[in-house]
Amino acid sequence: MGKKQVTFADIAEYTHFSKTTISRYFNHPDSLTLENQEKISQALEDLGYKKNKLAKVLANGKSEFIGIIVPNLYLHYYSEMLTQILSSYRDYHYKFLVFVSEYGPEEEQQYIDELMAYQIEGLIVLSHTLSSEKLASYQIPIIAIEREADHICSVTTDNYMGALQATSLLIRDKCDILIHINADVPKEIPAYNRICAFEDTCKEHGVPYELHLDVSGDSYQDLYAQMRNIFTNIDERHPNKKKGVFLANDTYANMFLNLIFQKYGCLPDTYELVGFDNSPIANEAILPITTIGQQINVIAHTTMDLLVQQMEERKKRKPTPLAKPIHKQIAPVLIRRETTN
Amino acid sequence: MGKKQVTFADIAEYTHFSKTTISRYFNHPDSLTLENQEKISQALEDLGYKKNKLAKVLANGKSEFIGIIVPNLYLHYYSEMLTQILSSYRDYHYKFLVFVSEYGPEEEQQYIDELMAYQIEGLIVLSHTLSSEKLASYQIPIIAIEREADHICSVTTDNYMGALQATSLLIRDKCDILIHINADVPKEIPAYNRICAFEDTCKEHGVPYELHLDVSGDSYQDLYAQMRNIFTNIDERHPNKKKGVFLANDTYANMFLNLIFQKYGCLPDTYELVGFDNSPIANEAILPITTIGQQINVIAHTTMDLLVQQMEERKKRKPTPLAKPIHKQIAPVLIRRETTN
DNA sequence: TTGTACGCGTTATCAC
DNA sequence: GTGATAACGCGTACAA
Repeated sequence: MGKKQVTFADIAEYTHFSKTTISRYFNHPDSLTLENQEKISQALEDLGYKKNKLAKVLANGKSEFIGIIVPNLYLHYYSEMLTQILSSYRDYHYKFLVFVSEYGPEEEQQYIDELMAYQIEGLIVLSHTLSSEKLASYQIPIIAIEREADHICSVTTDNYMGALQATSLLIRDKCDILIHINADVPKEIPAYNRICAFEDTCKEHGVPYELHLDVSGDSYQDLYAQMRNIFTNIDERHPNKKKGVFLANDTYANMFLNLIFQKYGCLPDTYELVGFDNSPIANEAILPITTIGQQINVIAHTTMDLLVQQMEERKKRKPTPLAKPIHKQIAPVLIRRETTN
Repeated sequence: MGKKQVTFADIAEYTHFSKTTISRYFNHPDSLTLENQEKISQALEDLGYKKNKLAKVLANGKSEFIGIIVPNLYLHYYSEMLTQILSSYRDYHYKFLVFVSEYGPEEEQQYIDELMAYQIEGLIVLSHTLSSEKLASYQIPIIAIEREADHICSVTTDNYMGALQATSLLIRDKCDILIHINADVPKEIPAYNRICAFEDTCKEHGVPYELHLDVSGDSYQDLYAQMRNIFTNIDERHPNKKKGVFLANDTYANMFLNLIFQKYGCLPDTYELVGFDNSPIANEAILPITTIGQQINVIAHTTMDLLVQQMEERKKRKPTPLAKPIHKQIAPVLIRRETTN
């Protein structure tokens, strides 16, 4: 490996101080005279010293590593969340070891074990193949984002509130019938609340509504084909009614909008559309789509806040572990664009 | 920090072997009898041993860390590239420390210094604020992706070939006039070749062409407003000609297509459009857009190949450093969809 | 096949 | 203010 690294020992020899003093230069510089600080600083220059943080970690046990496991980066939601989390380096100086997990629980476990071997101080989980019970057993601070989290801390969009806003808007706009299009979301997933809120709100206002919870498929083409069926069905069955359609995400909403445009060449006033996520496609669609915007930056920030707090607590002499997992909900915001009103 | 970790020393005591033997159990298991392997394996279970890779790194100097610096993850190109690179963990078992650099050279330098302090064995750079000369000075294997790379290795899409394919297609389809829409790309950026190839090919075939290289702006709205001007201009000046439009990326192409649809309610046969990137928007547009697909997986794979090779070389007793940086070009593929033919 | 002794680069403890 | 010394957990000659 060429020549060895320059170490504290070299600096010590060069300056006629001890290794301890060199260490103190970095960690408690005030305990040295200015003159000696200057000498050491000079020596570092002269010898071309480079820090070795791994040695530091081994000695003091603080890796400053945080692990992240994300299911993919294909969805804008995940890539943006990752960006925001990584950006927190500027505030907290934790480093991130990132894994993309797409092949199920075994793979994910292997990743976590690897992360543990690198002495991560905390873990952020966006994937959902491992149960929160299993995750909790690792005994380090963990924050789950937008997933089942009975036994660990979590940060989640307030899905109920978001769907309520969307539904209320469609009702205010005097739609004759409300329609919600979604996948068959399992009840334990936070996003299930979008369905609940839609139904609750419709019932509460006595507005007729329909649920289409059969969207599924592995490719865009699959999804699009199904969406076409749903659209045709709706369009035929309610020809003259004003239809308020709340879609589970902006990708769905964009598909639906495209189908409308291809049939009518415009968005007729018998349709109102609301998506969810505020992903780029909502803006780039043929008409900018009204949507419920997840506050990804707030979620990321809250996550880091929670995590850092627990990691710091853990470094104290007498740590007080959390009695119960903390769960935070972040309110989304309605973004009105051109598919409503 | 609760109770200490279980170490080789503990296992050694428990099994009445020496630490060395425990170490060998992991690194050269064949040198132990099966019986003793079993004993140690049992002891690891009993005591709940967890690896500490940081200690291993300190001892043998191989961190198995690779640093990545990416400008953002907003663009699908970057997030997909990151995904592909991270996925290579399955093949090579290198771990990735990821930084997003958006605030210029000082920030980026700080990140690299931090990465060096964690003893990364290699670096992948997708950002372009630091010169390749500066990067080369760090004396570790570095691969640049799609950026200036005079003094370091690089992997790049064959932009010339891609633009040539796009242009040729439009010529084959008998467009009367060819139009290229792009930002004012600096010559040193690889993507500049797209402009060259477009011009060369048009000239070669004696086809009339126009260049619109004035797209710029900080927001989608800005860009869209400019694209509207360009569209109006083109649409008015060449009313009856068949216009073959090659756009610098799929986002531009989608904007242009939306503008056409909003005016005509369809894509008239006086227009053909080709984008670049094969990003999701090309598929999700009102009409699926013909585009030049960057082979992101191939680029990522080539990058890791190159990097791993150099990192391995560096671990040998007598490393032979590269005489000159290696530059690889990956051919893109034409993806024919519904905006041509 | 197994063990001894030391090194990796830094921090922590205690003494001066 | 400064220094010796012992950790931190693992790898590796070299010896046996």
